[in-house]
Amino acid sequence: MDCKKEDALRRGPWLEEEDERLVKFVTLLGERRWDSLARVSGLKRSGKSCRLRWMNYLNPSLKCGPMSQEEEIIIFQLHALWGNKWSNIARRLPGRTDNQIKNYWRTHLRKKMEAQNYDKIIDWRGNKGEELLHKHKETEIMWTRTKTREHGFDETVKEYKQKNMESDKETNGVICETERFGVMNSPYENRIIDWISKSDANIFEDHSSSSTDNNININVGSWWFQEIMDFEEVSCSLWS
DNA sequence: AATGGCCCCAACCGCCGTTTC
DNA sequence: AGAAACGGCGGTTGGGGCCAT
Repeated sequence: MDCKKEDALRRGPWLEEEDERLVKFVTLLGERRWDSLARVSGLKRSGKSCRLRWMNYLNPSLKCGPMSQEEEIIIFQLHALWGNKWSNIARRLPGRTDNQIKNYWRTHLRKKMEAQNYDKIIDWRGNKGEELLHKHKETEIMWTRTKTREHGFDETVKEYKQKNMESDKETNGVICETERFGVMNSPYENRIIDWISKSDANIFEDHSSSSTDNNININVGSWWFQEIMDFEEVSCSLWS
């Protein structure tokens, strides 16, 4: 009698040797085609299960240890804006997974939120909010610096534009809702939204016409950035 | 020491959008 | 163009560990 393939698949907690094998094959084949990877590796696991194990546990870029107070506040703030968009929130917390954040919210923050005065925690007029804004700014600068070095200016601009417009336009829509409940909008979001509305579809376009290697003109809607040596300065201009 | 209740989190499930053939 | 495969996401579950009694 033929058995269904699924019957042969293992479920439940992963063994150490399974982890080792998975790490080996992900290193070899990359983080994609999980079904093929599962087959080729000989692991009696579904591709989905392999992906999940890697993404949520084995990936070396994951951050271990408890959530910091700063991370906690970011989760509070972003959850207020986006709701249960765990993957979106996770993107703003390097090294943390959507699953981690989801679990953390359910076990820690939800109770806290119910117990405490929520508005006080996410009020960006407080010092903590300003501190976090600076942290976020630093993260953005590091990102643009690395990307520019690795992929060049054009690719970085394209990616930056997409990255921020997608998540923050979405944020823009939710803010109207949250404001009704007295939730403060962060200076960061205000600035991004303002920036997007001014720039619309023209962000970073037209820089080639009169640019040189070290001197490029960048059109952001009605604004022009001149003599910009490094892309990070464009990013900086958002915050200053 | 035994046990029951609670908490935490890894893993699973089902759905849906995207990509590939 | 359409079907199948794949990947991502949010919700849920179950088992292990901790703690109070």
